Amino acid sequence: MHSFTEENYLKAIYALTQKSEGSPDGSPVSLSGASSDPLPVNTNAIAERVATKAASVTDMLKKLADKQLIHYQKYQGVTLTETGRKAALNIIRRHRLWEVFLVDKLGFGWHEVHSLAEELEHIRSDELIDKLEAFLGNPQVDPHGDPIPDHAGQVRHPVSQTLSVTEAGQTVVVTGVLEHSSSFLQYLEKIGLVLNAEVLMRELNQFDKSLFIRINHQSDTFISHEVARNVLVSGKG
Amino acid sequence: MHSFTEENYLKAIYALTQKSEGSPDGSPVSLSGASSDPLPVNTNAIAERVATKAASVTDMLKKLADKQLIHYQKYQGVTLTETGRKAALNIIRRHRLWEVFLVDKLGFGWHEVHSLAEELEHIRSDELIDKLEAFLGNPQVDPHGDPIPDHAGQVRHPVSQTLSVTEAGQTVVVTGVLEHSSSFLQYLEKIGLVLNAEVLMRELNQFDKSLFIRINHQSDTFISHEVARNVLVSGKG
DNA sequence: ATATTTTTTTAGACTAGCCTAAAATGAACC
DNA sequence: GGTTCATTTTAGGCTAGTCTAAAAAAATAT
Repeated sequence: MHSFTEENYLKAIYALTQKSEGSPDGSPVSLSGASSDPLPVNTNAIAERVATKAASVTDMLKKLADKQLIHYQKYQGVTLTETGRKAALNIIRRHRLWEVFLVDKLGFGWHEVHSLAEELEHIRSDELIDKLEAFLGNPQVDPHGDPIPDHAGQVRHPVSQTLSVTEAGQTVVVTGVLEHSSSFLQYLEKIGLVLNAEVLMRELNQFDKSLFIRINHQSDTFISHEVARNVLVSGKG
Repeated sequence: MHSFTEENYLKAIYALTQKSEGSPDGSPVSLSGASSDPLPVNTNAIAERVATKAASVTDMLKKLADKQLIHYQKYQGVTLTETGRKAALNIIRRHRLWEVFLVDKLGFGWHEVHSLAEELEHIRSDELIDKLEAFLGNPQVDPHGDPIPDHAGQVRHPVSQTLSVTEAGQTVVVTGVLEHSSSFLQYLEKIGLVLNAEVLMRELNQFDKSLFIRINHQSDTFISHEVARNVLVSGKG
């Protein structure tokens, strides 16, 4: 099959493809994958994501194109073929299931699991992953609220919006985050803005768009617009 | 730290060192690691174990010697340094804990887990392994009865003997196996000669040393000497 | 429309780990 | 002690993936 390194490139290309979609203002979207042909991904963007140089990326792109995993024409960027997309989603499936394992079973914090899952995800055994999935109780999302693709590469993107576009008086539930950095996740945990937390939007400051919210009927908290636009929520119930 | 490949060499050298110890006839031994300087391991033996050529082994031995993981002098074979031995035991610790996970939690058979554990063992995170160990309930042995080294590289080799040297009338408990091939393990499982099974030695055939045993007070079974000398047991209670 | 800047690709070189073929060493036998 | 044989090491070369520097193409600005 594909090497460790090839898998990382596929994952990077997939992630960059996704990034170029979605609504810029945070309003409700169901990224159901039904979106038409994605924009081609740049060599430099891939280089940054896999922490290497553009020249190395070009080499790998040729290799992936030979293997029919990407559509590639010199200087024109790349998109995944259907085979490549399935492969990428399979890696993401493995990654997210391991994250659930690390958090739910081993007791890691949601900010600690990314890099471990990046290693675990490269163990290619469908039997292992299927058994792991069953053992975890067939979870639908990972600890950050990101959906877990199924066998066939189907992803159920839950409909959600960012906390920043919620209106005063509304009550919503945290369903995910857009930013995955460790420091951000640790901050959210500290203020209790974790997955499934209930948020009552009390006040929206017109000037800087900062928010005054009540979390789980208890703690009144100020959060910045920057934070709010990286937290995904959906209507209660 | 050490690469994936280096780890496999260390593991191979450790295993070959162990193999050259132990009693040849199957009588009780507590391989408590207290044995003096082990015999040096040959280049060819390592080559066979890591499925490569002797020339490649020589290359790697130089590298491991540079890193102070082995004692190496040209044409004289190698032994592990204390650092190397600790590293090897740490890999084995990871391997065996993952095996317990695969069997106890995911429901794999004891004959299926070796190769998956060979991949999982290379994820180097003490925190991961310690949490996994706790999650598994601090097991002392893996699904084949092999002891799990602790943090510090201590291995508690349980005192045991092979089933082939048990005397008629004795009742013993299966504590492990010496042969780990998938077909052997599947055979043992089929006849119920699994870990912790209670075995009453009924008759020992003088001619071919085959045995007639009763397993768990139920099934009377014939097994060959070849099988018996690969099953480890200890006195009941 | 041309010049400049940015992006991407090519060219050539490096490392880890592997290989084959040949040379060196050690062991075994007379 | 010398010859033969097996084992081990050296020498030189291969691939995957990386790098730097330079060339080529595309995008941008004038």
